[in-house]
Amino acid sequence: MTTAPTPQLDAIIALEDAGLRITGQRRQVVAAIERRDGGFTAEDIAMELPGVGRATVYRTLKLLVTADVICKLALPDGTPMYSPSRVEHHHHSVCTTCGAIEEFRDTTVERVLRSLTREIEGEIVGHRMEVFIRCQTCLESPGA
Amino acid sequence: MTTAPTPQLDAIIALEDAGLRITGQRRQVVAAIERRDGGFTAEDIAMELPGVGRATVYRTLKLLVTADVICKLALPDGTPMYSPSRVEHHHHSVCTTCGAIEEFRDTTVERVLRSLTREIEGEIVGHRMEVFIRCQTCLESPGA
DNA sequence: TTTTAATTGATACTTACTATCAATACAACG
DNA sequence: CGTTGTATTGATAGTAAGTATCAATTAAAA
Repeated sequence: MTTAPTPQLDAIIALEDAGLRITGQRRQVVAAIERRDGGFTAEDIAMELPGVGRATVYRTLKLLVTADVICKLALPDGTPMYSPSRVEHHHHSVCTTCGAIEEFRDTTVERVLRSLTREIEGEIVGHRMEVFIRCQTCLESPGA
Repeated sequence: MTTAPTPQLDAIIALEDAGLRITGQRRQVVAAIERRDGGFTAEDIAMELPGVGRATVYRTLKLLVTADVICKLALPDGTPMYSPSRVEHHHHSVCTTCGAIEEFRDTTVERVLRSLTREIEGEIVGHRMEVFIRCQTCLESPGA
């Protein structure tokens, strides 16, 4: 038995905490996200939920990013992807072959940030780090 | 006298080395990039060069990214920006207030990558790191 | 100079959103 | 529980950042 998926309540509670209404559409988007594991695009969700308007899907995803329920990141070519947030403060590895997204936590990254405090003029207010990989599965598979 | 800008020849030579033709339009795009210092958008260049087709501007920028003459990066909201590459292997700090982009080199970043080799399954093929800051000038300015 | 493949630009299309705004529905109140 | 007010929704149109197409042009090798 691997780690159980975050129950839907967590995301819903995060929305409630932000003073937002819990609508049927928002429940559907959250449920659709939980049915997947790994990265997904906004269109993936929109196509999976024809009953929910595209605008609503995009709006809900944005809310969930703000609430730290999901992360928005980008493939090397800039294509935006979303990925559920499980680990508190983390970064992403993205397989450039199959698109699989994994979270990782590495304290050395935080150390880099501290080291940059000395090197960079100004106040650090955020950062983004993505590591592009060829995952084990893709390395082992025949093609490519 | 601060560091002189990279002479146009460097970018042109990079294109030649890639077996590409040196056209008037490509010269114009390279010259426009060199006239700026800091980040710029593709539209900035396109509007500055009404004599060069939009498609050509985008095509040329893509070539220059591939040739490592410029970098493509993104603001926190995803807006794509370009920035000239001066330092061999570097990352970017982006001021979230004024948009100023600076390059920095930090060996700890490379150390993180090595540390990740142990933590991540698969082969690391690339990475991206952006640090978002409020630059000295913006911190000192009155508004915000 | 000739030739030929690379390049260009006008246009239309695509992707990933965002704005608008009337209609709807959550949820707080009584 | 019914009323009510505001948040939310969805259809549609618009925007930003490109990419595809393809006939016309041009760099540069011969």
